[in-house]
Amino acid sequence: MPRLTDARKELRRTQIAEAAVRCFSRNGLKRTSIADITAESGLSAGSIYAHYRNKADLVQAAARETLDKRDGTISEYAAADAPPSPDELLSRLIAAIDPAEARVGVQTWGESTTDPAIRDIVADTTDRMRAMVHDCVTAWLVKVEHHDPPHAREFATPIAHQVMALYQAELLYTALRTPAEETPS
Amino acid sequence: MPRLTDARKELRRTQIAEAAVRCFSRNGLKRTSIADITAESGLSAGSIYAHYRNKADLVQAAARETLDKRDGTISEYAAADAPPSPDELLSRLIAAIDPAEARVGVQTWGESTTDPAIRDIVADTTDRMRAMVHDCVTAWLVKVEHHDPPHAREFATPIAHQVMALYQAELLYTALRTPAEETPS
DNA sequence: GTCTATACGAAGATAGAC
DNA sequence: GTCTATCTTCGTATAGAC
Repeated sequence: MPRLTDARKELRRTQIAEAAVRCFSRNGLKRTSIADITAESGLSAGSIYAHYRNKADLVQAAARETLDKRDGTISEYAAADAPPSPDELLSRLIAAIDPAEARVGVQTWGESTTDPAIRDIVADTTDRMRAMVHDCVTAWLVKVEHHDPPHAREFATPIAHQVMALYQAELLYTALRTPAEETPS
Repeated sequence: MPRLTDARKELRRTQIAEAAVRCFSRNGLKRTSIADITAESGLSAGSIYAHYRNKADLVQAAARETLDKRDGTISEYAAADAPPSPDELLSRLIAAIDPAEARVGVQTWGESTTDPAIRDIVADTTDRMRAMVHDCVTAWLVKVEHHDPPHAREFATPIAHQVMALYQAELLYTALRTPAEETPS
């Protein structure tokens, strides 16, 4: 197993994907051409197609990267001795929003309405994040509010739903509020 | 003033826009070609360009049509003797969601991140709808809960914000839940 | 105003050298 | 693996007849 080689390959892939995310953030999923990504990444078209089958494949990678980025922190909150309240959790989630990622995230929502592969990615990442929020709210109910665990899990469900909705709305408003930079055409 | 002629012109415009919305709902904003819209509308490319300057113009018309459709009913609620509670209002808004329009709406959000004209349309329609929700919640506070009007308007603001967020989240979930029909390619 | 036919440009993807 | 150069397809928009 050439593990080191695989690692280098993966590094290039993320390098390309990150350049793509920057382009998408400025110009959108469809208006971004391969030429834009070559300019942003410093690589060539041939090189990009050596790492991604086609543009759709690259868009999927960018979507995963953008949508997954939020996941790390929430699980830490749930494990804390004094988990944050739902209001506090929401505040922290909103504070962590990056405008560029918000734009790509909302673009991804739009794409998910017609592209099944993107749809699955959005559904998966949304479900995973909701589960984490649910865990965090449950932990707060148990550890701070002293509910008993079985009741807490049930009680947490509509609260997690609300937190997610308010977070996603804020994502949309951030994307609307902070326009992309002018295209340097 | 050829008022009748103008009315016919406007009729054709909406005929074209409605065909466009159906195409967008299936295939998305960018993957829909003018040829698709000619097929759906029964008109020709030349005819379409006689009514819309270009595709972007047509997309804007479709966005307005889709996003405005929700507006009519809410103002009636606010004027009622017993305005609906926020929960009831939200239920009615959600019940009125049409999956096809939800998809185009979410696509419009995505487009708004990079297209200033679409951004303005989304921002305007969102603000208008939020204002109507705010009026409705205020009316409920005054007429049903017997708050005094000045206090009610202020108290209604965060509630309206929540109703909007939950509604928009439901719009997104509807778009995710109901995939577009297969493209009959 | 509506049609058919087409010009023009753009972008995805590949070939082949290094 | 990476590059340059190019092929090919597709879609917007227009021209010109009716």
